[in-house]
Amino acid sequence: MNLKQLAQQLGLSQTTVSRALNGYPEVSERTRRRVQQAATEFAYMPSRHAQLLATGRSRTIGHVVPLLRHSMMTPYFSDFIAGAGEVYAEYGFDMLISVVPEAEEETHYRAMAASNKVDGLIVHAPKTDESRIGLLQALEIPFLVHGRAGNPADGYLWMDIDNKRSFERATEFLIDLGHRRIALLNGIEEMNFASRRRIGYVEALKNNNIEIDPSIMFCDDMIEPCGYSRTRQLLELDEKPTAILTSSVLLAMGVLRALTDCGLRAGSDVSIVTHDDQLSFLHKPGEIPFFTSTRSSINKAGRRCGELLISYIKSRESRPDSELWETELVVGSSSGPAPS
Amino acid sequence: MNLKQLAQQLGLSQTTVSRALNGYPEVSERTRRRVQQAATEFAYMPSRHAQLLATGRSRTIGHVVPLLRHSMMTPYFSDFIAGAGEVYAEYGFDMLISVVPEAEEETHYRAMAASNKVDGLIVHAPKTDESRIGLLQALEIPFLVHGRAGNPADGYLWMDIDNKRSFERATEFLIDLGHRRIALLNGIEEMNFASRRRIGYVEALKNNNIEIDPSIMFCDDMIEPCGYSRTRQLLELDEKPTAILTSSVLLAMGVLRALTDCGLRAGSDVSIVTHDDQLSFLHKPGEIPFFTSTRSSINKAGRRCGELLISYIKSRESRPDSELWETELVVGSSSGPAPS
DNA sequence: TCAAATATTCAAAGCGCTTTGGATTTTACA
DNA sequence: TGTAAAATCCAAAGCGCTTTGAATATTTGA
Repeated sequence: MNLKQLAQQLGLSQTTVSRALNGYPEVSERTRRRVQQAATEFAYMPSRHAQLLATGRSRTIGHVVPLLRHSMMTPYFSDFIAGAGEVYAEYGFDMLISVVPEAEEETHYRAMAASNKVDGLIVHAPKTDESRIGLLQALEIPFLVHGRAGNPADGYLWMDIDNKRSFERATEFLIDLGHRRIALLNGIEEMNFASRRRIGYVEALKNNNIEIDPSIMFCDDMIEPCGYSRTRQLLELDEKPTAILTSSVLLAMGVLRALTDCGLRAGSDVSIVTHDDQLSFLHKPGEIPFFTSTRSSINKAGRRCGELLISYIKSRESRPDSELWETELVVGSSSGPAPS
Repeated sequence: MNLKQLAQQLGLSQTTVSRALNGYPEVSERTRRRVQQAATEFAYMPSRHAQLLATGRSRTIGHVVPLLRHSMMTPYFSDFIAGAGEVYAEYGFDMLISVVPEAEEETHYRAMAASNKVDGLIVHAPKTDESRIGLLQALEIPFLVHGRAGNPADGYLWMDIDNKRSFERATEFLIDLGHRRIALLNGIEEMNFASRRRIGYVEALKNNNIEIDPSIMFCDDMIEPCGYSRTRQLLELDEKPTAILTSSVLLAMGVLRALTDCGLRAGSDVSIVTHDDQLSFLHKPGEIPFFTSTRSSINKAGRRCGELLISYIKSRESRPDSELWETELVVGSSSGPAPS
């Protein structure tokens, strides 16, 4: 059933039916009700494409996932998407995801803009030197960056957590517990969040006159096996770390496994502090967390990003303010005083 | 730049330009080249929506993610999506994801069909008694089920792994190692894959005259904390299991953590065998797996589902054959002979 | 050389919706 | 009661593409 048929059924014009359905004021309440009733009765659904052709807006938000990097972002991605998707559903937006080989990314963004498929885009996993931002600005398509590129991060909309402050605090927390040799298992340095975290970590060490030792600072994919192998490597050093700070619970789990393998206990022999995105599959609501962490829900971030972008799209002129979220320091049992 | 403008530029009709671009034979090679050149020069991109309105096909595949269940599927989802998305990109399809509260699922599927937004759908996480299948059949929209509903699974297209056989083998493997008391940490029984796995497990025990003990069989969300708490629970029993079979590496990680906490070693004190979806964030390519597992890549499953559904869509008449994949039994170091 | 066959191109209709500008009906007020 | 204002409703154009049916140009073969 299409508009024309529905209008015929009702003995009204398409105009009136369309207006009734879309809440325009130029239609009497009585007719509106009659139309709405008929619409549900005949299960009328406007063709999305016709609607979009006519209005020029697609009520769709795009997410471009670079293929090469996806293994890095995949576990975070799903929780983020779940959050954003919920918001989209509430506002009647659709979510378009494209998995694109990194080499074709630019072409793809251009095509996205030209083909009119989306009203806005969310940019994932920004690098410090991020070419996508300039491109999207040039294409004049509304977008939001989850994270930020290098400073200054203005001229575009973003939502980020305060990675630097967060890791500074985590490091200070360990220092306060008496740790002096703290290893850092970070994500790929190219990623903006990773470099910000490193800066926070380094700063805390500096402020406490602790030597910065690059041989206990690593950048890897944030997956369990990397946490494991780096920890094994760290435990072979002459000067073993007494604490390990990681950028992801997945890494932390690898660390834990390695410690266990070597007969060490987390929290007493070696402390672990991690950043925790509160991935849904690692948490049970209400459960007391094992890992001491700086935490911030990536699902909530997804929700907020969705909200911000939609509000931006709706009032093209006024871009909402970007947001910087603080993380929460949660003390679990994976950390403790430095062994003497 | 739209078709009309491009045609004007070239001094040709829209018809000819459209045909040249879409590879129709009624256009001379010389013109085609000229058109293509101009198209790239002016970065012409057909409006997707206009195209779809005109053709009635959307070159888009939908994934409906039920909100309540998403926490269950989220980690698997992202790897699946990544695989499917790659295939879609290769074939020029788009991927539409909707996160929908479970209560609105049916409405949403109907809307999907009526609004013409997608050419086909992928159904995730089928239950044993799955109402969505009948609904989609009635709506006459091509779809593919990742997994299966209850027997007989015909009349629709699906792709599944042989869950029953897989868990039968895993159980037999443990029995061959001398284990007699084998716990099962399974997913929610409602999910079809979980009940099939249970059946396989039970059958293997029966065939070896081992008592089935419901008090060591659990159905939970397949997340780390559940693996942990169930294992703690199991270790309090008088008759502790010597082996634990789990439906997910995430559960297995929880098991491992619990064993460690209790000073037990996996592989010697208690054996762990798990099903392994080869989630990208738990594996490093080339690495020797720690967990003994029945494994099958969910990313590859995503790829294959994408391929099957697209080929189905392209030739509406002939539905491709459904596929049942065997899993691979990979022996790691988390399993060993039963302690005597 | 000319008609028939073939190769190329085009004008126009249509996909299903929104929206403009105008027509018609109802209401309000003198 | 009559008229201006407000409330309803409608016909038709247009969004950018594909595709039908027809027109024109080029080849072919006798």
